[in-house]
Amino acid sequence: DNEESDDDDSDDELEDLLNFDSDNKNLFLDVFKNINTDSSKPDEEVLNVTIKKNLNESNKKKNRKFLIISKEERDFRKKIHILYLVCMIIHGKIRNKWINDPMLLNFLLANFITKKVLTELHPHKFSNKKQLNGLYSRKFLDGLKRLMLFWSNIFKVSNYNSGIFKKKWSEILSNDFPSESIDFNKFVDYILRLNAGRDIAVQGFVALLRAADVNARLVFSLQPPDFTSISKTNLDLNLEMETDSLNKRKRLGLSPTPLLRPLNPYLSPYPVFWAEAWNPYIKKWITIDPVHFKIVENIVRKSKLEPPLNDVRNQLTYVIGFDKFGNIKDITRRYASNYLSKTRRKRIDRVDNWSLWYKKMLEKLSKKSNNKKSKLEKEIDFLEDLEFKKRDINEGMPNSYQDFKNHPVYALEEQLKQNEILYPKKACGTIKLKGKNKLLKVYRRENVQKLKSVRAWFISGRILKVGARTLRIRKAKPMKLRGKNFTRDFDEENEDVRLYAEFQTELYKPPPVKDGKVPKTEYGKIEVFQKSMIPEGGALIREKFAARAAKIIGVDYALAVEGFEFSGRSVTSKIPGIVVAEEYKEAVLLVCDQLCQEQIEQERNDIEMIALNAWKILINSLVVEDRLNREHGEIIEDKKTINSKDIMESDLKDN
DNA sequence: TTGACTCAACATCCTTTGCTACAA
DNA sequence: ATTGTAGCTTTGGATGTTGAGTCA
Repeated sequence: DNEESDDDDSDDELEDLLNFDSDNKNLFLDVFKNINTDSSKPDEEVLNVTIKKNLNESNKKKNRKFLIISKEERDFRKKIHILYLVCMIIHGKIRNKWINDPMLLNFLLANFITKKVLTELHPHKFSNKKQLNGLYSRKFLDGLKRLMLFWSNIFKVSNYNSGIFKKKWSEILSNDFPSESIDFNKFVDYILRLNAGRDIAVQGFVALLRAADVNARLVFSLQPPDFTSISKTNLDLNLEMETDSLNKRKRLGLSPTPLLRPLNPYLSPYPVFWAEAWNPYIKKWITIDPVHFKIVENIVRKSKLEPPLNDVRNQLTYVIGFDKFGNIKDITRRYASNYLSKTRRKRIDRVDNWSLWYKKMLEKLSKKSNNKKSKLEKEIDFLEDLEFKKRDINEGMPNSYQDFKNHPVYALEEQLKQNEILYPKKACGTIKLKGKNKLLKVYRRENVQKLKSVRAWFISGRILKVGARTLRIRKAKPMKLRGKNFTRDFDEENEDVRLYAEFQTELYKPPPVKDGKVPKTEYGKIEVFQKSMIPEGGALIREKFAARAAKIIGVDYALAVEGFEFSGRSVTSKIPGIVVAEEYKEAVLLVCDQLCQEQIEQERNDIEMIALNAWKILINSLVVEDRLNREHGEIIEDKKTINSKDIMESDLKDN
């Protein structure tokens, strides 16, 4: 209210204040200065500032129409996501093992595999003279189709409510979705009775293929809850969303039409389990879905089994193949038509450290390590990896602006970061984006160069080549206050920072150690940021007492700076060791060891001394007490106070 | 229906070589 | 008087990323 009655000048001031962050100290000081110097301004003005600011903040919060979960909740979701992956891969592994059961396979072979199917699936074994692989392949596919139709006719997918589907975060911890626990006997029973849920129907089919001696895979598209979703779940909101997605699914069900419409509204019309068979004649995996779409498919561009991106209950993010040898492989690439631009972003291995984890986890769960695989397994692996690489190339450019961001292959100039440039700047194509009339030039990500300052390159162990020209100049940051001292000089350090690309640099070769002398910097230390920065003829010793040991021996050494610590107000160097001349290395290590022993000895002595002192005090006090008692007579003490003499006596008796 | 754009919150990068007091 | 070390304090500003909502 007061604000409106203020004059123009103060209005401007308020405006300024509101445009800046309240943390801006200078501005804060200015306000105080004005208050102190200009007494004509009433005190309320100060209040005004505060109130206005608060109002502004609450307005901002009101503007937010959705709620975001906390950091802890995010971590929790990530953990659940990871846990789900591991559990479900183990689930697949167990089912795959059951499928391999010899009794089950023998039964299927004896009862369901006809001679005709066998001749079709293994044509080279049954034809008299050698024929073209293309012809064999066609027969093989015919055999697959025959077997697939046979299975879909004979197997009744009745219990259609069971099955795996993607859950939302609000549903993860709820008990609304009970699942039947199935052991091996039950599993076999379901298959032999030819009547089960859709997932087991597929698993039975994989068993049938293996019974016919086809190298078949059980394929499982994992449906973990989406860890990239960070919105708060609210029950009312959920109900709304549920009816929404139901309607959506009804519409989705119309095209392309699956032959079986799910009875369970949570189940997507797209499958979670299907099969793959290795076609040895064209050396490719053939996809078979005997339950949902009833197709045999040789995927060229896009699989029919790939659900649309907006299917709430089935997202194709991790597709895992389990082969008859027990190998587990991520084969998402074959089924995700937009792996690089879309699918990748929803996977846990988009984060560097989890990428390694994911790889290792699959390796660990696989039955065989890579070097124990047979020649055939290795060949299949190699050919499949080749296929995946081809699919990467054939995926082509993303077709939306946001998909170009951090795309591993393509880049747009306007999305480059501040320290990135294109070199060589050669477009590899153009694209017209929605809502933009002109064509945008597209570049390869490999032509994007990261720029660093001379100092930053030195820390990566590289120095500028002769004649390198600055590619960009970055404004120096304004001076900062660190502790009580300014770390920078006013005049020198306000210069701009010159930036260079990697191709303008070469490996830094430090000056060698000569006559036992270690070259040092102006601080009397040596910088060893990279392994390559250990000077020739020198050795890095990372031991606790290295510096003291070198001093005792009397050889020249330098403290090795390996990085910096930014904790506290000051910057400190990390010095885990020293550099000495190579010939002294053994001697220094020996002395280090000795010093270590001495320290252990010293610690033991210290403990002993403390114990002895304690005894001394105790005995002294007993002596004094005893003398006092003798000379002045005993004092009858309160029962509560402990008489040390009693303790001593009882101790003696006990022992 | 799709995707560009905006917003706010969060995440990550960049920084790049001590000081003081006091006990032994 | 000299020397060694425990304890201090746990940056912070700029840039980049992201999902959710709006709107054409």
